[in-house]
Amino acid sequence: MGFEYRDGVETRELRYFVAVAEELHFGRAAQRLGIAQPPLSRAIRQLERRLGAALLERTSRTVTLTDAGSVLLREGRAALDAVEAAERRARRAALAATGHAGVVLAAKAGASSELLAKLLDAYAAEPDAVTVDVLLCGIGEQERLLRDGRADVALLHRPFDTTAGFDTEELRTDGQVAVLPAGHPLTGRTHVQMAEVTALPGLPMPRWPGLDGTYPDGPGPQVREHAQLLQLIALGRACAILPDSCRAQLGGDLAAVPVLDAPTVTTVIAWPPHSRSRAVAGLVQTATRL
Amino acid sequence: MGFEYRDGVETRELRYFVAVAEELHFGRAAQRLGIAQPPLSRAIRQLERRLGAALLERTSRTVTLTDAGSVLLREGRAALDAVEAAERRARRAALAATGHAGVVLAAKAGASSELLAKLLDAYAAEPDAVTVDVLLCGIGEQERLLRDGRADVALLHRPFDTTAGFDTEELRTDGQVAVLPAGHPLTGRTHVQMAEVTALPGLPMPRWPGLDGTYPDGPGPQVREHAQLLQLIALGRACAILPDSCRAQLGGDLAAVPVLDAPTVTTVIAWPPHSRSRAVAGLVQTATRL
DNA sequence: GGGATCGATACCCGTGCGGTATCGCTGCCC
DNA sequence: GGGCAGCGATACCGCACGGGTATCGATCCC
Repeated sequence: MGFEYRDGVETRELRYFVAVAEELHFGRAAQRLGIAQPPLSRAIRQLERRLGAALLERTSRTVTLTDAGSVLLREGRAALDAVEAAERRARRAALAATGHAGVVLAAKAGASSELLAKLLDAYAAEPDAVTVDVLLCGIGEQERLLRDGRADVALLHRPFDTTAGFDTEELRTDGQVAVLPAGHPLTGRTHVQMAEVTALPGLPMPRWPGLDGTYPDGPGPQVREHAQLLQLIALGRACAILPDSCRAQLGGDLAAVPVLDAPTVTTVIAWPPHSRSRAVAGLVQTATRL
Repeated sequence: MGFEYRDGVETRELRYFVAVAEELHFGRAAQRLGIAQPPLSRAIRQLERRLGAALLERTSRTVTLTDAGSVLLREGRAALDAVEAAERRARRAALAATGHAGVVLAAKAGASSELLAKLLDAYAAEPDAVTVDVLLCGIGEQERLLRDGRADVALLHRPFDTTAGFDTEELRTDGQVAVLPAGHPLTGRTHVQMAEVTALPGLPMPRWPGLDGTYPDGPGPQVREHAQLLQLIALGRACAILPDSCRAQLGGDLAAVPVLDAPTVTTVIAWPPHSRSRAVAGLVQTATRL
């Protein structure tokens, strides 16, 4: 009795655990996984026995994570991403061998668009350039895309995006400007302070969705896209503080005023630390030479 | 016919593939895995079908990796390390909850010993210090230990160790010195150049084992440990270029002369990028204050 | 050309995953 | 407070799949 199973955890078990840990509900997790609830209960219990650690505290009404469970949730997600990345990158390497080479570059939709355009142009002019598929994504999604192999390289914006775990090169740093409806009183100023913008009556800062897709509480309108935000500002329903480089996208109905005490924004190009891809290396080199 | 299995790769399949890819021999790989050869062949074939990619080129006499196979070997190892790390860190988090907290610090055996001693002393004096288990390991092993969760934090030496994928803080930088037998002609000099040391007649530079445990070809003696190297130098069979801080360990039979054009060595403390451990944070903070 | 080596194939068996039915506990509501 | 609803655990079953043995077929070597 009391055996120690000495072979490792299977990804299936990790997927099951992550589902339960996210839902905190065996029934919903089972539904999400497309299996029935009893096998799920069994699998989790087996995982706990194998680890020799309680992962979930269950009463018959509620499920909560133990400390070990929280750790396994975080680390397990990373591990699953790594497995997915291995799978996807192997598939793409096979495609590349049959002639269809290419890189996937992830960038926030609506950000750094002229920098991105310049980069793509410059890289396309390189002698050994390959196809670059651009993957426009939401706020903060780039890291996930890099980690699970859906992208090979990404444009990130410090300090908003975290570059932890990636290799990076800085491309440019921008000050930030307040974007306001044309004709707003502040428009005449040569510069403003953060405090003047964040507390404008009737022009709240918008709320962006978190990584889980939900919005924080607060007064501002909920926005999901860059264009949507600009339209809201033009309508006089919001204002925002954005990197200086966004000026190129502002129409006549919007005005920008530099914010002196806003943190500067650094655009970096990032890639997974052990990337051996010649195409990624070329893209990075081109980017640093812009 | 021609089904697409849309659920992910299992770690068992990855372990099997890595074994075959490393051995390039189904029989030996099966033996290493403790299973028979036919199920292994089947598993690999199934993995290839699932990925839709050839991973191995087999004739009945030889097995070689395809491009996709090389990618999957590299990425698969990383993924397996991540899964192992998740497993180990969850186990240790469970232990921590039952009172036995602690951090594992990895350091090269024989390197930075006084820095390490100072760090351990200083950290032990902190109010919320926990037990620090020191894991002395071979050259370049620290990265693996951090990646698969056997260590929580490590001391690395740039540019010899790669810090890719970790968060780091620099602790100190040293020049390098040539370590020679006492009485050697160069001993009288106040400084030397790289070229003068690397080509000394009868005193070749030693060869260190690579990550796979094999030695590169060359004239120098094979060494595996720091102490072994110093003894060889004292015997007049080798010389070496080492960080300045090694002087503390040199006995009277060895002499050190600064090498002006050698790259400086930076000692850094490194930890996995998403570590949420209070103990690691404390250790890092203590280290940076030394 | 015969033997040795090695991967693939054929076939069988047992484990274990996933399913359905049901129990037992808990909180809730009239 | 008793009945009910919700949820996780347990019991049991069937089958798919992982692993084993035996054997084939190809290739290299002497």
